[in-house]
Amino acid sequence: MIHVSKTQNSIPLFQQIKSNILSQIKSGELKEGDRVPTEMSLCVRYGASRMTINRALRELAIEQILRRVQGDGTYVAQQKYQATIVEIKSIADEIRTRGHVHTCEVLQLCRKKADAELNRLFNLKSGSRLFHSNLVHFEDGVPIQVETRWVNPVLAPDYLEQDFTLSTPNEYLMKVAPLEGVSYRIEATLPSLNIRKLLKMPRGNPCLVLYRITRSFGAIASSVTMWHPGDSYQFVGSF
Amino acid sequence: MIHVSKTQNSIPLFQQIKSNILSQIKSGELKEGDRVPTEMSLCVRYGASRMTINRALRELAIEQILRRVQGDGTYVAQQKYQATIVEIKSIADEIRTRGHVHTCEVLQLCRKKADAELNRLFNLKSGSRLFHSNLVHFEDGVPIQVETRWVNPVLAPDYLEQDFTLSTPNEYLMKVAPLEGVSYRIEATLPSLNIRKLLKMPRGNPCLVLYRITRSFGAIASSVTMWHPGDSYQFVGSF
DNA sequence: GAGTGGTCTAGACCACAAT
DNA sequence: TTGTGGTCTAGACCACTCC
Repeated sequence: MIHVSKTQNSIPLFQQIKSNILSQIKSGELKEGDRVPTEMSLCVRYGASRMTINRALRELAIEQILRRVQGDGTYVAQQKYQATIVEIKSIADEIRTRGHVHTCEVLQLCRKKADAELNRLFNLKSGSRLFHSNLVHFEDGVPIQVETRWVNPVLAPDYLEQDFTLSTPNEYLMKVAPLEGVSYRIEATLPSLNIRKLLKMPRGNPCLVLYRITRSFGAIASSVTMWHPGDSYQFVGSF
Repeated sequence: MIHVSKTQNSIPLFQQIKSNILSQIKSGELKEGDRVPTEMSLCVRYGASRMTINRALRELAIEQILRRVQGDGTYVAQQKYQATIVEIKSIADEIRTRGHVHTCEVLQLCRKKADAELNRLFNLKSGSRLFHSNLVHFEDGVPIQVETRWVNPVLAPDYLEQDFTLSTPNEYLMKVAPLEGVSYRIEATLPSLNIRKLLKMPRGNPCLVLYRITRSFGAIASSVTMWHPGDSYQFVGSF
C-alpha cells in the first residue's frame, strides 16, 4: 500500500491522492491514453474508501487530466494545449488598480434604429430600436478606450437613465442582466478618422480592437466594440 | 420539503439541487452576498444526505457561484466579470480544423548568443547561447504567422534536430517540457519591413502580435513572438 | 455476467468562526 | 459552546461497457 500520511491532518487524503496521480503522469509512469487503476484497486493501494478515491479521480477528470468512461475505465487524457485567459475587468477598476485616475466622457446615449446586421444579431424586427452608447475612457486624462455599444432594451430598460461617468456600462449591465455567455474577437485594425481623433493617435498607428457579444436570459444582451491605441494598450495575463 | 424527483433517476440529485440554487440566484430570490441555508437545513429541505448537499454546494463554490467559509457559512459570491479565453492550439491543428492545408517554412534554426534582455529573462550568464528558430506558417499557401522563438537548451536539448515542417515547435515543446505556467501579451503593432514581407502584407497594415513566455521545471522554457496579418487573423472564442 | 464508474446514504470526527 | 463547513468511511444500488 502506498503511504500517504493519514494521521497528519494538514493535507486531505483525496488531495494527496490527486497529487500522487499527477506526479505519476509528470514522471511518465502514466502516459497519455494509459489506463488508470480502477477505483477499487486504488482503494486498496491507498487504504481509502471508494468515495475518497472517487472524489480524487472525479476532480482530475473535471480538470481534464483524466477521462472517465462509465462501464469501461479511467484514462490519462490527451495533453491539452495552453489556454490563454484574457480577463476583462471593468476598465475603471483596471485603471484604478494601476493607481491611476479613471474618467469617462459620454459622447452619445440614445435610442437608435438598428441596421440590418444588428437586427439579425439581436433577432429583432426590422426598424426596431436599440439603446446605443458611445463613450471614451481616460486614464489620467489620456484617452485609452473608445467603446461603442448596442444594448437590448428589453434586458436593460433603464440603460438611458444611467450616469456612465460614475459607473461603466459594463458594470451596470452585469448587475441587471446576469451573464450567460460571451463571444469575442480580438483584432488589429487601423482606426477610422473619428476613432483616431478620439484616441488622439498619430496617423498610421493601429488599434487593438475587442469586439464582444454578451448573452443573458437566452437573448443577446449587448454588442460592444472597444478600440484601444495599439502603441499603449495590450491584453496581458498569465496562469 | 422541496420536491426534486428522486425516483426518476435520469438527473442526479446533486445536479438538481445545483440547478435549483442557481435558479434561485437568477430569479433574485438569493442575491449577492446573501447567506445560503446551511447544509443541514438543505438536507431537510431536499430530503438528501449531507454528502449530496455538500457536493452540490462544493461544486457551485468551485464554479465561483458561491463562497464557502468554514465555521461560518455559505454565501452567494459577487458577480464575476467575464473572463475571455483565448485558446491557443497548435496553429497547424487550427488550420486543419478549418479544412485547410498547413505548411511551414523554416527560416532559421540554430544556436545563438542571447542579448542582455534574453539573458535576464532566461536567467543566464551573459554570453550564453540559446536555441533560436524563425518560422513562417502558411494556410493554403498564404502566410498567416511568423513565429520567432528562443528556447532554453537545457529543457529541450534536441530542439535543433527537429523537423518543424512535420510538427510545430509548440507541439514539440509541449511533449518534452510539461507546461507549468504561461504569461502572454497581445498587442497591435506595425510590422518591421522584414515581417511585412514575410507575411506579404501591404504597407501600413498592422499586425496582431502574441508574445508568450512558457515555464517548465521551474525555469523559463521558451519565449516566442507570433506575428499575424491584422486584416486576416483574429483571436476568437466564447464561453 | 463481470467489472467499471455514477450516485447516494447515515453516521462520524475534525477545524474553524461566531458568540 | 454551538454551529458551520471539510473530510472520510462502509456499504449500497444503479447504468453502462465489454466479453
